[in-house]
Amino acid sequence: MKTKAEVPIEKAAPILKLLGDKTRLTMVALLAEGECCVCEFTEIFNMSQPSISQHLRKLRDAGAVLEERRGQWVFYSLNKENELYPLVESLISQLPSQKEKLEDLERSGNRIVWCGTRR
Amino acid sequence: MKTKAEVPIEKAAPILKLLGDKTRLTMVALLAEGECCVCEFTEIFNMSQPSISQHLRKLRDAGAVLEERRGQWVFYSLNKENELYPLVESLISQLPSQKEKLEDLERSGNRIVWCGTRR
DNA sequence: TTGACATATAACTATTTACTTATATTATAA
DNA sequence: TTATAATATAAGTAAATAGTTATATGTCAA
Repeated sequence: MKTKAEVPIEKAAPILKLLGDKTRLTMVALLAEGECCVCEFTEIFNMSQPSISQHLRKLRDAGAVLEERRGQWVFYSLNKENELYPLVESLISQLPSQKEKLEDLERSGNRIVWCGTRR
Repeated sequence: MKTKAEVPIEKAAPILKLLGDKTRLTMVALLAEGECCVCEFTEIFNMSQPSISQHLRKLRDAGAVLEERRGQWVFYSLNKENELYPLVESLISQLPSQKEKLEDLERSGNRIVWCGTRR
């Protein structure tokens, strides 16, 4: 088993604070299932699109997620290269899977897959 | 190896928020080494005594720590019975040991041990 | 019972936070 | 081109946060 890396408290506290928000914590748990684009989050959370974008920006500024534009969509994914990823991953592993929320999206025809149309 | 318990996001987010503060995160890391009383925290953190008490109250209200009065002192300890303890413990395990801070206290004669005098 | 120490609470304040609405930007499609 | 869809940014606001100082409470010892 891989030994857990030590994270200085000065770095751990800000990422915990960031994930100490229900919306952002759910976001990273969703991203653990695979990449998502903004409109999917907007569909999942009962919240305005700017609010979603602002949460994602915070996650990106902290290095927790990566963004990649593809056509009109911007896809977000967990940044596994980030030095804090092991900490984030260990947290996610203790949360319930959010797969269901994505399956609901699929059923309602609002899941974006990169081919790149709604399906 | 014990399987990690799943923690609903509604419960995980608030405790992460609580620990997303450098002072409180350091407090729980210190408590992982053993119980501490308020005056020890006051000595360790460059911060007023009311501020320390307020942080400890938040940790207590969340069920993360226990308090026990012994004479004029109030000792705090990690609440290992709390349902969120496994999550807290897994976080602490990724932080550097805070033993040194306690050893500094001992050297400066400000460590309280329950016998109950300063040593 | 009085003084000193340890801790908690109250009241206040500056800062941060998480939303909102309005608007700008960017890409695609008609 | 122009309209539309997806996303980002700006500006404003109410609520939460973390600190402060002042004061109250509780314990012990002289």
